[in-house]
Amino acid sequence: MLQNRIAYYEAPAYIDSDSLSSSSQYQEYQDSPSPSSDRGCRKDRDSLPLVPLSGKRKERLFQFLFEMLQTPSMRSCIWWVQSSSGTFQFSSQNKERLAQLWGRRKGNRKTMTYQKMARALRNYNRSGEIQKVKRKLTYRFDEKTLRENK
DNA sequence: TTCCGCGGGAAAATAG
DNA sequence: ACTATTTTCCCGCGGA
Repeated sequence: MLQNRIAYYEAPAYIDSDSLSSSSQYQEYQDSPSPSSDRGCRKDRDSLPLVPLSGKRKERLFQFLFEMLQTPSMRSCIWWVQSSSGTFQFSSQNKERLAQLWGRRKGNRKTMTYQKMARALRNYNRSGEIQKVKRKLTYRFDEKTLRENK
């Protein structure tokens, strides 16, 4: 069994849209944009009660990542490799910045690091929201998760 | 050999 | 009190 283990990053990149993050001036992120009302983007997902969830939970990691992927100023940290398939990648250089942002959003006691965030990402292997793909720092949203959030 | 990204067990922390 | 979801810590593996 387990023969279809993910082959490690070796295959050539097939960067779909962006990957050309030349030395563009990258903003340092400006705290929470708009608390209420608008989120900056109008990609609000319709809340469908697919699961018996009473009330609203706190934002989940995969949702935060999805949001960051829609944020232009975050392009130096995370970007779509192939948005149509939900494949995205973290910047080796700025992944810690993104992680710290996540940590602050959650209000964690300690600083979030990529290593810890990646551990949480690995937990998604079990629940299925996000899967790891063979490429370095690259993951992919489950199609279901992708549809429900875009 | 070191560095980096990765996998996952285990237990603590939190929100609801 | 209980569950879901991380968060934190730690150790090992393997490729460049």
